[in-house]
Amino acid sequence: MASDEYTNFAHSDLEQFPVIIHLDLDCFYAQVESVRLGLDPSTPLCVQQWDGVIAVNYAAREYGISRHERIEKVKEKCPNCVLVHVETVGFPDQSSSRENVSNPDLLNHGKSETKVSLDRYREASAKIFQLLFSYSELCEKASIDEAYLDVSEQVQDILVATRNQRSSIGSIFEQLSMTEKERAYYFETIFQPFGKRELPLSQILSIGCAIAAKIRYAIYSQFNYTSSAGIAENKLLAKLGSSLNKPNRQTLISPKAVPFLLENLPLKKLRGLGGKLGTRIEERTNAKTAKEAQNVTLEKWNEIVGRENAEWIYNLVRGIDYSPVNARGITKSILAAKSFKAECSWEGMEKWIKILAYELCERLRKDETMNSRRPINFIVHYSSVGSVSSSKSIPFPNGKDRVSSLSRNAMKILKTANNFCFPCNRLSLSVTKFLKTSSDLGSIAAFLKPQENHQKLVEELVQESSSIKSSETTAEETASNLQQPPEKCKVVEVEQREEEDYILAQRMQVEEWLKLRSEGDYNCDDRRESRKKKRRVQTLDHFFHK
DNA sequence: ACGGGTTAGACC
DNA sequence: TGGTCTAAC
Repeated sequence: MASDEYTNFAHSDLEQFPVIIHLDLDCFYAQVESVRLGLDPSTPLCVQQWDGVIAVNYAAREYGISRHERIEKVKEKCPNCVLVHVETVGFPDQSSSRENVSNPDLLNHGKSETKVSLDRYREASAKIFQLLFSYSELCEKASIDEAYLDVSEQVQDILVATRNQRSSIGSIFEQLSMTEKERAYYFETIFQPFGKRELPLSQILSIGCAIAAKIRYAIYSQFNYTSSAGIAENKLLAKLGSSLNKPNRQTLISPKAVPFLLENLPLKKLRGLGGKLGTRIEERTNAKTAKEAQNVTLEKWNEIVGRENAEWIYNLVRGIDYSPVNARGITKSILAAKSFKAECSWEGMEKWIKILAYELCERLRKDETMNSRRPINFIVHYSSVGSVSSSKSIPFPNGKDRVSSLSRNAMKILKTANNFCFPCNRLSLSVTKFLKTSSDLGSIAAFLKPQENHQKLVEELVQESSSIKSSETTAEETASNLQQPPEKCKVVEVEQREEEDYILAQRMQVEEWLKLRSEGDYNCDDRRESRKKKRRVQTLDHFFHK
């Protein structure tokens, strides 16, 4: 049915076909440490947090080491593995660490007196995102090491500029003024075959691949970090693609390959279905893979997940995803948390509150120089062993000494809370809701200047306590060359199969996309607006009831 | 292996 | 609005 229609539609609308890149840094924390210490990527390295590891580089994975492994096990499996503990802040307690003097890690990283700080990775991340924004303002920070980029505009420009050369790959390279090395990244792309009808589409996505290659090469040459990317027509498929050929490779997901991709894809791999919802769906439908879940009717989805989510899921299991890339670069909240076995004294609570307040204030200070904003909401979250979890918020206190001001207020909240009880399990201080302070001038330079000495800051900020400090490992400068030789493009076999359902749905997606574009600020951040739009986009009854 | 620190968003 | 809950990395 759709053959001619689809062809026509392809030629008239392809120039505005969405091109989304999902970019994912490979084992990010491990890479940050490896590069910082000037190690070769072939050196096995794990990032340690207390007794476990939270990141494992690819060299260490060869030894069968995985995340969440005990340190003991890691040493067993790979005695030479470099273990780098995450930074910590707190009051090192001399008496309890005496016995561990032989082990500097334990001395500096006592779980009972310090908390983890992920600042080093946040800063590395911030620099990468700065770079990403220069490639597309439509860049969404999905996590500390993941981003979605909507490069549709750029792709369209290239397409128009190279039209008289029939958008050959050579002309695309030229238009993007790609160097040899950038081209090498492009040629490493893992493609899936296209159907004939999809040829124009393949060009579109290929241009996205060229841009992804440029970006990944830039990240590598500037920071020595390798990354993986997925290039596709929507966020869902792009995300799937980036994980397909890790590390250090990019994967193009062609529409034709989607049925194949979904065939054996565990339902829970789909974004949003990794938790309880996914489990519930498995129970109610017996579907284990995305493909199997395609047999579930819209009515049945209605029953299982409700009216609002039914269409979303119906689309999701078909690889269809209307969600726009939100231009969102900076965080909306900042949180410092610590969990412990069982803290039973007010003295203990005060100690942790001071540590958390200190860390939070440090981060707020940086945030303010970088983003010209101040928080106006302050939240204290506490939970006790009997799973009593609660939080209280107040307007952000504006004291002269921010650390003690936050500490005092947090203490007051705990003492006056009617549901707070010992022993306490977990404590967090956070801020949300920011107000702009001034214009943005000089913010980036301020952020990039070298960190001041933690120890000094501590003495200035917290006089009453002698020894909050941050552990440090020496950093050395190295520029090791981890570029790997290009491989041949792999080709994935795809069965010939009926695609009408998919193509039709895809067409709907593009039409919705074009509509959103013509309405202007489709990526606006206003919640109510975007929710309204989302609903409109997802109301496709006339199509799905057919 | 559900562990520890973060973020975001939905819901009432 | 505030607070709780879920999900993701």
